[in-house]
Amino acid sequence: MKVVPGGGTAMSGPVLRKLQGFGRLDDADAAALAMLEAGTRPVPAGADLICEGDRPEGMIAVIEGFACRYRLRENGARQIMAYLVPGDICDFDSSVLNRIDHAVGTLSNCRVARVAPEAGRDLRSRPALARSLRTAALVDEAILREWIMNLGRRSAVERLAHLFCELLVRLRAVGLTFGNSYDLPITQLDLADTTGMTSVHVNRSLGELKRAGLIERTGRRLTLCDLPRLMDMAEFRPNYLHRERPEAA
Amino acid sequence: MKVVPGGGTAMSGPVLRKLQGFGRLDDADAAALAMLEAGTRPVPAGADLICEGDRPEGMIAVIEGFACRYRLRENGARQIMAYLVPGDICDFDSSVLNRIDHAVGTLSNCRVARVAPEAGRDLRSRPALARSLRTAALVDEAILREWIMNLGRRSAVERLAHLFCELLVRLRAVGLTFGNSYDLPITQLDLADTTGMTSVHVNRSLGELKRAGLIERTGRRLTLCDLPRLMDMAEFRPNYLHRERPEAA
DNA sequence: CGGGCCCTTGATCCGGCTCAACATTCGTGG
DNA sequence: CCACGAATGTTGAGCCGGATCAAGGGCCCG
Repeated sequence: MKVVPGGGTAMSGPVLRKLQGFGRLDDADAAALAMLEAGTRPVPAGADLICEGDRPEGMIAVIEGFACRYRLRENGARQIMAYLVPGDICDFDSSVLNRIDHAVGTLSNCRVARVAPEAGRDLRSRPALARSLRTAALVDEAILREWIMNLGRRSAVERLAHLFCELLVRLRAVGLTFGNSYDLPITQLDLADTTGMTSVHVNRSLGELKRAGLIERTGRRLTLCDLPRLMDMAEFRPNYLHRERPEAA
Repeated sequence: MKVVPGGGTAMSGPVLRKLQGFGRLDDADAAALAMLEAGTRPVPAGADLICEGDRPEGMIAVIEGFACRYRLRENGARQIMAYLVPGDICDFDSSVLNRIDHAVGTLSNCRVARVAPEAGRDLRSRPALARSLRTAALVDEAILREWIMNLGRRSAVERLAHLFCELLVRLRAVGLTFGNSYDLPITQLDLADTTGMTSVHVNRSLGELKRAGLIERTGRRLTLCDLPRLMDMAEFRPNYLHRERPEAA
């Protein structure tokens, strides 16, 4: 098993790792999750995992790569409403709603695990696990609110800066960061559809952040060179992610 | 007990009424909710029900008036991230998160019911009620996503049109509509902070909608004169609200 | 070695912001 | 019931952030 930078083993399970950040899990909990992550399959970039109007069934866990929730307008405009990074679970709650109201697709090549409804119920029958899953869902909701703040009241550069800070914390939680940098395997068009802008303007705003010495991008690797200033300009307050030590590497 | 237009009685409980829309509730469920709505107190407009950083405890149900979730930037800019209309419950889930990451305040004069954590657990111990509450929470999340769509990919007039359509459906569910009109007891500034715009531009955009014969506003009463065209221009698809008959009066 | 996709850059345009003045309504106390 | 002040709504002029349109360059992959 390959050792990855953040410590822990590569396939030791981003889901387990993430959920442990929300509360102690015992070996049986871990085993239950490992089971989940066993039946994993690769999905190429740009594929849909769920289409709008589908019936919900079970959960989908992202093990590797970036996916997103999104919706399209009739004119083709896309708005991304959430990122799903390794460890994130997208829970189409069983029997409660009977039609999905948004699509879920991959942004990069991914490995995902589909969890059947019964398996999901098994996981939730373990109290500690249920509690961590619930916390994770509440954090996802907090992220939605923060994105609303981002779109409504921040400028282009601030939106990007805020997004990059958020991703640093989220990826750190699953050991996918290298100091203040991480792989961001998405295009500028994806960033545009996330931040409600144009890819042209994303490009210019990224340039601005680079020129200010706040970020660097080489290939798909993003480095936050001056995290304090970046956080400051975006008014990034990691409290909404509800992690103990968001700044710890 | 005063009879209100939508049918049902005025204080028969917007919460009950809303939750019934998500699934059948028996008399005992109704009684449990009635209990909740008994201990109600008035709150003036512009007051905070919850401040950022507070410890969560229990739930708050809005019985009358409009409240909202919001956050402020350091420069004073406000972004409203959700409306709480009569029947809506804002659930600070007990023991899961230990700090609230956003504020909740009233937009108009309100009547609210605070629900102690134990009382909340009592409600959730009733399966049908628990299920409806869970559905309501999922719908709230879907609304957050739709607002992201609104802010990211719709123009000023479209945002307003979409918001007005959404409120029509939500208020209709609790019997607070009169045909295609309803009371919207909030200011243009509030609308601006909701839609990520300026109150000046809200004013002009409202004027545009009026001139196009799509809406009318007299006092706090808003009328959607040409609902089909309004829905069309905003690409409003009520499916995300997960109600059976969103268009029924 | 060719064809997409993605990134980059320039020129121009426009939706929505800013600033400012004024009108109206509302709540309040006299 | 009126008078007042404050909050809200309305309107104009000018500006600016980000969109649009368009062209070219790099790079990956077949």
